[in-house]
Amino acid sequence: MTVSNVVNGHENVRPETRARVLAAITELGYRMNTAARGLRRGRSGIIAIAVSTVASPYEGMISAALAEQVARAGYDPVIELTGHRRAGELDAITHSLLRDHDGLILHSAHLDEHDLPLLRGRHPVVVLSEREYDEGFDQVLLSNVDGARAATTHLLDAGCTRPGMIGGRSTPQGHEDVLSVRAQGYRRALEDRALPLVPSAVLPAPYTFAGGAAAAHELLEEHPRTDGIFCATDVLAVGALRALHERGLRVPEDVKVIGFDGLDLGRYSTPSLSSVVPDHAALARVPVELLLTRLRGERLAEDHRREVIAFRLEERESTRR
Amino acid sequence: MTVSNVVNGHENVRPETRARVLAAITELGYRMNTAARGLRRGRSGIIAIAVSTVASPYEGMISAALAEQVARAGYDPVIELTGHRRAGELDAITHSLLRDHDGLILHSAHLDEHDLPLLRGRHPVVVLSEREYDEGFDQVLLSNVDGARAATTHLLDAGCTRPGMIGGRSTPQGHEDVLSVRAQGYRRALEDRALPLVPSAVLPAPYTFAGGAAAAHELLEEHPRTDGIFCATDVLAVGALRALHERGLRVPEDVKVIGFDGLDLGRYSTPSLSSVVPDHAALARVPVELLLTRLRGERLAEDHRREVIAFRLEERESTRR
DNA sequence: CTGAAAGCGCTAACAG
DNA sequence: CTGTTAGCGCTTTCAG
Repeated sequence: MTVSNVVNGHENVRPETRARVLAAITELGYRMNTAARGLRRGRSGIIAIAVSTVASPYEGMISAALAEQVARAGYDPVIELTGHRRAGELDAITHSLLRDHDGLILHSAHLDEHDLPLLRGRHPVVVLSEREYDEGFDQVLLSNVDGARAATTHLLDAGCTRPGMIGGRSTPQGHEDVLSVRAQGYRRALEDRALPLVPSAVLPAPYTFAGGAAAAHELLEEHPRTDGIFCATDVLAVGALRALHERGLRVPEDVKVIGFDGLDLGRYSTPSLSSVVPDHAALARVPVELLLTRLRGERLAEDHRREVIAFRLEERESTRR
Repeated sequence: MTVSNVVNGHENVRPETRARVLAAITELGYRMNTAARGLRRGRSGIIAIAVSTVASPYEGMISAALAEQVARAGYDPVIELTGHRRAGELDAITHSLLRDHDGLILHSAHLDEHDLPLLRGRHPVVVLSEREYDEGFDQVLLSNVDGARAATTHLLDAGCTRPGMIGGRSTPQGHEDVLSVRAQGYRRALEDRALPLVPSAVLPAPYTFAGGAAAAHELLEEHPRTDGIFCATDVLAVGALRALHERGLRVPEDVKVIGFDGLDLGRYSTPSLSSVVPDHAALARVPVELLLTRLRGERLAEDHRREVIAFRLEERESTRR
């Protein structure tokens, strides 16, 4: 018991006793068993951050920023990857994300609606999502439609008359994901100006440099007179820049390009990349705050919040007139 | 007990009983308490991957690749960030990385020698490091010196006569880190050709795009006749490409640039980036294999392995003659 | 200020 | 095939 008091820095331990305990700890190589502590206390002090992968620049950046905020709040962050998770019913109960964290921040770029209930454990969950879910979760949303619309409008304002889109997709109502939500914004911008939507100028693409390059080649092949490209992510946009360079097209003179995410990378590409930049600081701070108010029991179980993160459009070389 | 048998998929449960248990689990919303299981079993099934950050492309890629290998081996991977960790003695014992994982893979780019013993818990540790440590750990090493030497030699072979280096540093013997180890390879390459080493042409830099750009500007300011740059990482190199572009210098005609890490990004920059590419697959596979043989008790406690990962030099546009 | 008792939820071993 | 017993290492409570 006294050892416990020492290790946890409690009062009421005579300095001499404390010293003796610490000496023994060092000598014996004692290490706290956190499973036992967690079992007894009923909480682990861990907040999990679940994200599809950390190999993509955007996901990596967000994960790191969230982890920093979690640490700042006095919790231990761990990152779990949802990428290649099998989704058996029982598996979701026994394994999966439901370990003993005190809370979970789930970045669910591609998660299906009916998977979400499986993620409810005993602990609070905040979903960082691309679209609105009906389920009872605290939610932090990006202004995807507005951001994509602003990006496309920016292309039109810069003089583009036939902008295409890379990384878009049309999906049935109720199944929106990043791709389709951003494509929606692209469509709205065209509607605003009463421009015709050319479905074949909206290309889906895997979210990689290679995917962006391939889609840009395809777009220019199909629509040689394309003079602007809205890319659903900055990674896609960098791939597109490369493809345009390979085709001997100049950016921004021949084709203007704009991305989404505000990656640092876009500031250092050649040409530098215009982008819709979400408020990264808020994106890390807000989910953690929502979780904390819940962990502190400051909100009723049924009081679910929905916060929207602001963005700004940063114009760089790739869309200069 | 029967519930336990069902949840763990053990034999010897009548199908009907199993069904009843599963129904109850669903109805009651039962979730396994993994802390209790871990306490009882003495193992958690978790392997931790500790890395400085996941916001950098290289670290993010490696973490994701390691996590995939861990999952493939039947363990649950979690990623912990060592970035801004305070290093109090007791803190390292009670908090820190010493939670209840069954094993730890530590990517220690910048870790100090005498910190390592603190990381020893009850579980095996594999250190993925930039230099050799004396301590008794299994170790996976990159061929940093050889790789940097090959990169610099490649610049010389391409016709450079005054190559500088970005992201290098000289440090006292016994305190080598990535920066100094790669700088060592750069020096060796110059020695091989009996070229003079110009200390002021080796610039340290924070490992960011901005750091690479700033260092490149500084290098060209100090040494305007620089005709080649070896960058300690691809991220630095991309920053340098940007700086050279801003200065109106052409790559590779005026200045040739080569990086290190083999990031996907380097294939899509303009110009594409030559790089020393470590065998990424091996880099993810070997540490997990080392950990597994230990977890399976196939090696004696004192039998520490040291594996070296191969690299190859990929020539792309940034160093074409 | 220090320590004894009890129990967190689970499963290995064993009994029925 | 199902259920009972005991104990993993810790901390909350309460006595000394």
